[in-house]
Amino acid sequence: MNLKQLSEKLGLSQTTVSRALGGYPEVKAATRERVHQAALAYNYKPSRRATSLATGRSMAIGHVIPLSSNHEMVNPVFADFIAGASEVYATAGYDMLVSVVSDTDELRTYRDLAGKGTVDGVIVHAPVPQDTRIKVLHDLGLPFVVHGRAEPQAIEYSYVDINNYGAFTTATHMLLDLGHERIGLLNGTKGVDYADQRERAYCETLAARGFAPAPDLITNNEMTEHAGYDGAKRLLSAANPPTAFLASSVVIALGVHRALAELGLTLGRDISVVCHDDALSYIGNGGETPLFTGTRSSVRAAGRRCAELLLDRIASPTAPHTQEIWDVTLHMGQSTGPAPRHTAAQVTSAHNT
Amino acid sequence: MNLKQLSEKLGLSQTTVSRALGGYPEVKAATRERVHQAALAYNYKPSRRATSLATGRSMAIGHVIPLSSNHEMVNPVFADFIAGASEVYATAGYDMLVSVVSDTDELRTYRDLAGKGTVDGVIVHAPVPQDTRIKVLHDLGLPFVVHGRAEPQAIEYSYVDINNYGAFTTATHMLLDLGHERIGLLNGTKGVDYADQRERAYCETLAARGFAPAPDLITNNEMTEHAGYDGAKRLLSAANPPTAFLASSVVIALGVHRALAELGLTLGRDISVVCHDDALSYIGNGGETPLFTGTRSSVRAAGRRCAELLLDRIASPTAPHTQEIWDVTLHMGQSTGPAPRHTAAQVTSAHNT
DNA sequence: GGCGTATTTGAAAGCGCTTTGGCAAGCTTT
DNA sequence: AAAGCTTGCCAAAGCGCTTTCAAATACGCC
Repeated sequence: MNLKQLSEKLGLSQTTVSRALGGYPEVKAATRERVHQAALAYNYKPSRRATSLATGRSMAIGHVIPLSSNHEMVNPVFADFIAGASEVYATAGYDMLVSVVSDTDELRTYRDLAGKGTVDGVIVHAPVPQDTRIKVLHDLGLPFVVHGRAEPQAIEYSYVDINNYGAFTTATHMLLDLGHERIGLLNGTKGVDYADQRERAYCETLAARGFAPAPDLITNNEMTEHAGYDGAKRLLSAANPPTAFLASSVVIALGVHRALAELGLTLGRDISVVCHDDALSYIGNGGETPLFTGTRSSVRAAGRRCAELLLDRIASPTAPHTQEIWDVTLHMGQSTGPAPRHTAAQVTSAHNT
Repeated sequence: MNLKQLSEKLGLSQTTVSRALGGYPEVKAATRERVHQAALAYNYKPSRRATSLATGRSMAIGHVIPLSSNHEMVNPVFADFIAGASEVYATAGYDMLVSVVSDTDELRTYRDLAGKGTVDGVIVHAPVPQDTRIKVLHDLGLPFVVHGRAEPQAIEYSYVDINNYGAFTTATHMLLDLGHERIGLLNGTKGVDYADQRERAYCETLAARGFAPAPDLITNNEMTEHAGYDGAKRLLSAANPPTAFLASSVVIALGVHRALAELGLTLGRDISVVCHDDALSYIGNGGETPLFTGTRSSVRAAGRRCAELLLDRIASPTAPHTQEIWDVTLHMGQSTGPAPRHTAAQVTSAHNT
């Protein structure tokens, strides 16, 4: 059933039916009601294809998910981010178009989406400093919102970010307050903004408190369970092992936890762990007393907010940009305690004898 | 730049330009070349909106991801599945449309997608026995492929599934062979096909070997780390605790691992764990000797295959249906060993004294 | 040179909607 | 009673492509 057929059944013009359904005011209330009834009865749904051609809007938002090209790995936070964004799109009548592309193909994908007019806007994920995508999108005239930041940028843009610097400053201070002096940083890949912010916070806080950050205590890797396990194992087997870890995600922290179990070390006693928690639905570090002490911020909520801002931008493209930096708070869990008098290495060797 | 403008620049008709770009044979090679050059030079990309209205195909595939309505949780396997599917769509020129909807809204979403013609086909996730979605999609005439099975069904349909029954039969036999007699099953939510298959395999294998499956050794839950932790903790603190666990996913197994660490039990010695591994990219149970012994099957590969089958169906809707059941093999890891002479409970209490 | 057959190009009719510009009727105002 | 407003509706012109049908040109052959 299309508009023409429906309007013939009703003995009305296509114009009137379209307007009645579209909620335009110049239709008599009785007529509108009759049209709605008929649309329901005949199960008429306006064709998205025709509507978007006529209006020039595609009513779809693009999410280009970068697949890290060297490891072919998809970041687990996307699932939750997308779930949040999808909620917002659904209520606004937008569709969500997802393409998972090797990060080398990302710019081409944007150009394609803009050129073909497949989407009305996009969300930019995992920005890097001086991200070229921002300039490209700006030049293409495709509305976008960035999840995270990509400073410095000559171009004004909207973003939603968490205060990564603040979060890791707080976390580092807390570990130092507990007496930990050698703290390992298990971070994401270098070059991504949030990872850099976190490293900077860690280094500068250590320096401010009179400790020289040791480069050998920092690892950069994909944020996987395995990376956490490997990193912890490696750092703990070094000559002068850390007594605490700062982990960039709960997934990494779980890997640390496994490494500790294997080494016979107890989390929160022999080794403390603080991590950032994206509140992913299937990891569940929540509850009364969470397993891991850490800063927490729902990536799902960020997805929602980014989506809202993007729809706003599409509705009013000339409005001033919105830039939100969410503060995150530290939640105490069971993974932190005072620095042990003996180092982990000593504990380990004691175990082994 | 649109087709009209481009054709004027070239001094050709829209027809010829369209045909040249579309690869139709009735265009002189020289003309075709000239058109391609111009398209490149002016960065012309045919409007997806107009193309799909004209052809009647939207060149998009829908993935409706059910959000379990009680827990608002998104299953982590989707990220990988989608990554796999997206690869296939990209090379075929299709877009992927994702909607995350509360499972109660799923049917409405399908009706909408079909009615508005937003997509040319959909993938059905996490089928349940006698799944109503299959009949609805069939009646709507919207091509679909199911990831998993939903038997019994009056309707013929295409699917890709793994041999869940076989996998858990093998796994149960292996644990029995190691001498484990009390085996806990940490499963997904009841009613989803794969969870039911796995439970049936577990029960029937136990029965075949002369053991009565104890209902108190089975837990059904979302497949989260927390659920694994809780389940293991609960079963292990019972009067007659299991010496081994069968876990429906690596995420659950990680939760078990954490519970064991907390109870001072060693994985693979005090307690054995076998799990099914979807080869999720961020869990990484791979490597030389994987952490967890288990059956493995890449959900990413399943995503690819489902996408291929769906595109085939769209291309030839009357072709016979394809039904694939992938056999999965058991990979030995570090999480299994012979049943201990003392039960876990005894070990635990020995620890506590 | 003329006819039949390929080869190559074009004009125009959709696809199913939105939206502009009227138009007719019913009201109000002077 | 004439003029001006509203109100409620419609005809038709797009939106930017694809595709049918027809026409023009080139080629082969007697």
